[in-house]
Amino acid sequence: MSDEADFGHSDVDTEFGRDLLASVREALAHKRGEIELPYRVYETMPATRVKEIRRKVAKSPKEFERRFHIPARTLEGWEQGRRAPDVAARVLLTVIEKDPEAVERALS
Amino acid sequence: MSDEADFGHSDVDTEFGRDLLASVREALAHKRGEIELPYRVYETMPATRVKEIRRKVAKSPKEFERRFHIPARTLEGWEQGRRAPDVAARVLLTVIEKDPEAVERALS
DNA sequence: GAGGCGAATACGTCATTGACGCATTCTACT
DNA sequence: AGTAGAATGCGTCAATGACGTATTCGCCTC
Repeated sequence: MSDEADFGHSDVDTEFGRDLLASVREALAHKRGEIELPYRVYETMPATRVKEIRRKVAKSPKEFERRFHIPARTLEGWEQGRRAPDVAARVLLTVIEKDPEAVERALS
Repeated sequence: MSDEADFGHSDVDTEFGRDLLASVREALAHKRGEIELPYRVYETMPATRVKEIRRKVAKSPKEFERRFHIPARTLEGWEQGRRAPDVAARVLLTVIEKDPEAVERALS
């Protein structure tokens, strides 16, 4: 493999880098039999994905906060790639995307 | 009020202490008009509540992990009061309690 | 009853995140 | 143009997420 991607120097500390590392860890864990993966939300979620989901259900972070109780500032951190949502947040975002009404109903 | 509870010394750093502080902060914020609370999940969630919810939908933390993708170790931290679930986690737990199937559906 | 096995509980640890303050920019709307 | 509300960006720090490891707790089977 001589035509592999050029990773530059400290690219591990980038979104792509984290995704890559996460994938490797996951693959190794799986190989070790530590994980019985049926399907999981353990991958990291890119900032673009977060914004995509938010836009799907709310015009602005503020509106999103009103509907789903997630602080707008926190959401913004995710959307801007400053922070990466943790597992619980990723699961919640997934649920919100696929069935926003169910979430609102639970919070009403 | 001479018969108030005996708080001991550093009780602020206890579950009760945190609940209390959270309530006070919330009350002040509300008074200041910073919050338009329709209903929120901003309160902290007691360990007992987490365990209650988990039991409602899963026999064990492990099973809960399989169904909802929340690491059993993390859940245990919440159930044992070592850690307090953050807002996103609290919202998710709330949704799981009221409509576990919707969550599973979204994760399938 | 002894031994074994998966799960639960408990404790220590550390990189990361959650959430805030503050400053700046970008929208509408009047 | 001027103002108000929202979004973006950046720095900060207490607190969490998640793991390793050790101990205890059923539950089953020999």
